[in-house]
Amino acid sequence: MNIKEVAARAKVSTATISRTINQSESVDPKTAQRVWRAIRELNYYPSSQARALVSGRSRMLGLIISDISNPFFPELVKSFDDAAIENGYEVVVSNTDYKSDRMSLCVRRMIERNVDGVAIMTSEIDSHLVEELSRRRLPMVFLDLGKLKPFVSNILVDYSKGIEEAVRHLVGLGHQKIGFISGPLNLKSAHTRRAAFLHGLQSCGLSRRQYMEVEGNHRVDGGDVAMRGLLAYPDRPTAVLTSNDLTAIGALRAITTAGLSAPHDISLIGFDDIELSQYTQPPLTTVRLSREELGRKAFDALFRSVEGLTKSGQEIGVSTTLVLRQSTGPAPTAKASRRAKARTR
Amino acid sequence: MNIKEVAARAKVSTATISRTINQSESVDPKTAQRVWRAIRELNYYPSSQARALVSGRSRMLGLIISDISNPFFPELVKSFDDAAIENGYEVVVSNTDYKSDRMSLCVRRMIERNVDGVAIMTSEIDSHLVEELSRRRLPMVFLDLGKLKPFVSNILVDYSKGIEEAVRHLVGLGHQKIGFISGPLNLKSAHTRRAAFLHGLQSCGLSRRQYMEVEGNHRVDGGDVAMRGLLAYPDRPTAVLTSNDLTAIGALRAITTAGLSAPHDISLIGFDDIELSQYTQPPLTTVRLSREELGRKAFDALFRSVEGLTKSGQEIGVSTTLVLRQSTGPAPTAKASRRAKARTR
DNA sequence: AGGTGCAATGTAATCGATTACATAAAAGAC
DNA sequence: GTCTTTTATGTAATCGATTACATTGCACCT
Repeated sequence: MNIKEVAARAKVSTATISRTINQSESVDPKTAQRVWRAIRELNYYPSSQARALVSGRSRMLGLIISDISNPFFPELVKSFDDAAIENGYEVVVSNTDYKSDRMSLCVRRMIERNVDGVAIMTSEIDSHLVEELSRRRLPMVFLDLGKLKPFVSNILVDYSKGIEEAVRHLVGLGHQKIGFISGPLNLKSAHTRRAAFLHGLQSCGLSRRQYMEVEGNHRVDGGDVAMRGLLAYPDRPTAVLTSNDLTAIGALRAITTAGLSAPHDISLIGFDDIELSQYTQPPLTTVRLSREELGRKAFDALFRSVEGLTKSGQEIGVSTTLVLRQSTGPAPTAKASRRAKARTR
Repeated sequence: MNIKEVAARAKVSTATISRTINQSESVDPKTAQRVWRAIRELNYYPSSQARALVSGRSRMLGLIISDISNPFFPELVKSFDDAAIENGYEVVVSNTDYKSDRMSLCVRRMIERNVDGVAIMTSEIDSHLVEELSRRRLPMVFLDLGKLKPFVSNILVDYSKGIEEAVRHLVGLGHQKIGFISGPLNLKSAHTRRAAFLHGLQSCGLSRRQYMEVEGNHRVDGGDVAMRGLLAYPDRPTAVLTSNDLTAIGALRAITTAGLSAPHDISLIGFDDIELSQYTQPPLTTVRLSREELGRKAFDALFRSVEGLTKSGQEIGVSTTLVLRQSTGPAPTAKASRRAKARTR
């Protein structure tokens, strides 16, 4: 079922078939009709491999993520993929599993498969590998990486905006002692979020003395453990921000398990706004980072590079916003707070 | 950076390069060493398109799912993908978005990309399209589809086992009136689950009179609405099973909102055991259908067909098991039940 | 009628690998 | 030393498309 068979059936040369399919130039309408009929009758689909080989463009894009079963990523993948399909591209997704050594496998596969561009949405980046891609002039998009180069774009997330809104919200509710559960601090993205939090505190006039911090792991269990840690402080915070929603969900569990309740005894704010956050008990106030937007913008940037619309790398901004739900409330009065503390002993 | 450049650098012909890479036949160890050095020095990766073209095998497998942002799928994708990578295959994932017309796009893309086999893990199947794939002798794997053919395997989920365990568990706790929140009944998979539930009731000696059923949509909002519906019954159930976990999470919310609590006033059992179910409040008792197993078995079946190890289609079983957590408990006594009902008014 | 121009189609090279077949060189047989 | 066998390597066809260039044929002009 190749182009020759179609050519034979339509009684024309393969060149005419190709021209008809690609709507190019001058093909007699009558011939075109014959060709289309032959195509339909034979259920012919042109082989994209052969096309890729001769054109030098595979119309495939790589998308490298950490782990598809981390709820942060599916939506990102989906919107990237949707945008790609709309524009006639295919997407090859690859997981690093958070390990930088698996990253080299991913890159290798991308090169072998001849993708036209790669979106690297993880932090496990090996500059060595990036150079390899760069040398091949493969357009790339990164998430939160500093340097722009020709063919290398960057999506810059404005963590500060949303986090500052969150801190202001808490301060407005009377909270003075605010805790933070970070992500694993060997991760760059976790660092960036933490920095944005500290910055937010400062710009709200809260000194660093008044906050306490525990390291989580961006997963539910880590949030649980970390929150227990915070609750054990003699002078525990009345509000807690977390580095992502899964952590907040774990924290919520620790709060409930300790016989306390959010937002009555302690206010809680997550980060990301994964779908699930609407369905926790209580629904989680969180800082939204739109993965839909992330995916689409990543594709757009790549698309522009791949199609040669921009040769130089671009910087694309993505914002964050506070989403108010029911896990935050007024700071407990000193008396109420003492009572609650007694209860947990 | 093609095979010719490598050949030039290693001062041999392209044939020798190819032979060296493919470990085939007799290549002088010294020559091989020279070749490998050239490959390393040039950072050469063979183009899989060219390879595919000449070999007729792309070493890519298609995986068609409904929607990657439905938490049922990511784990399935992950394990399928992991298994594929391990065996040197690439995976192309495609979403139907629950629409059968998008299915034809998926199939078209699979054919164009020349995949060596397709796993179709959705219910939106168009027999017309399947035939198209069948005609091309493309190995396929389906989920819960009846008919085996040459090159067509089928994964058969034993819903009954887990669901029967669930019903027995409830009956053992003294529940007599058991409700069911189904999935959207135009979906085949929703039907199958419902049928398994009815069957479970029967085999526990409960008549169909003693249960009530509401239709959900396999999403959280549907579970919420459906549970409100069940709670409004004058003679409401003391335990409820749901067609998937998202539905159960919605139901849980409705229960809490109504001022009731699980498992004290009402016991709740989900289906699927998505990761989240461990983290609800209370953690959800649910029937586990292992997506990890599903993904791996789908790959294995496909792999065997693709590699020509089996010509005929196979039937692969996947089981389900009850996972006990804290959303189920003893049926409330009549008095307690009356009191709770009063509270909700 | 003969020449010019353009539209429609065909011929064949090309992309980057694999592989059947050919050939050269080395080893072994006698 | 010649002939056969074996081993290592090279030559060129091939996969299925695209496309530069060549060719055909018809319309139009003078």
